[in-house]
Amino acid sequence: MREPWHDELRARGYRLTPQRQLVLEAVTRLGHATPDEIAERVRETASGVNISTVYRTLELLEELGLVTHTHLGHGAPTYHAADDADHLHLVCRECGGIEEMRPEVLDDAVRRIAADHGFVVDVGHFAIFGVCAACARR
Amino acid sequence: MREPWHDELRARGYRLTPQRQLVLEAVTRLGHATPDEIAERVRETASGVNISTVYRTLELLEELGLVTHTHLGHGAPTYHAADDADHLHLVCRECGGIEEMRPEVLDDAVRRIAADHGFVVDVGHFAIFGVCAACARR
DNA sequence: TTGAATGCAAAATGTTTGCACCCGG
DNA sequence: CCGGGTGCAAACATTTTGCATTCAA
Repeated sequence: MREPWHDELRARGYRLTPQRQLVLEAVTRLGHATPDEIAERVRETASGVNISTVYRTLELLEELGLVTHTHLGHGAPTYHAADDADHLHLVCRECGGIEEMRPEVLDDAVRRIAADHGFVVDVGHFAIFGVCAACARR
Repeated sequence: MREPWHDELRARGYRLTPQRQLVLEAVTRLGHATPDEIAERVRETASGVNISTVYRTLELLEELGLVTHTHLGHGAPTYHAADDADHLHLVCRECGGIEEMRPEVLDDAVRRIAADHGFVVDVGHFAIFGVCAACARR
């Protein structure tokens, strides 16, 4: 079970704990998961893990670049493994559903925003709101 | 002070109250305002107005199409007058600053998303995360 | 007059923090 | 052993809800 991020952790003076391994595993397996959902999943294996530990761990994993989060509308943010993050989210305002999409559609817009405003867009942190095909039909 | 939305309100069986007028005025004047900021502004004129009334009123005004809201990152959502909504938000993750931008840059992407996914993008509800020019220089 | 709207307080939700104890290195 | 990490409880922030009272029509 020796993985590269274990060394990265220690190199920064952090410790490797079961909680941290479980949270990362949960984020990876679940995709689009809220802190609460992640906690629930972790507790299937280790029932005592506290929600505040999940929050603290997610913050740490994000600092290490292992996970990212996105605000997909109203409620809690959702977390991804970083290597799964390269996609856009289409959030339907009618049904709340989420579709994923390849980010290339925005390449041109991103380039122009950089040129016009000097603003460097982070496509991974992206939520696009609107109405999905199914709801639009109604 | 007879405005078109007054009749629209009554036509739907709602009532015109000072609170509703004040909240709409506050949203229009402030732009990018959270419910809390809107409440504070309203209270400059009418000190007794409760925060829950502000929430309920914002929901109503949104239903009427008079205001829209956007999630600009972590905290509370921000509200706009609908006729002021046609712009994008560039949200800097470093300094938290918000720039506005004309939405045409995305026209092409919006067209392609509709074509490929049948998803109708609502450009007004848009927040683009990244790093602003000033922070990128550091 | 009458029911929609408000104010208030309490609950629900999501997140953060202080602190004593625990355990990875 | 030592200091970082965890669990727990309490504080916070934001939003929603139940209910008695008020007021627009």
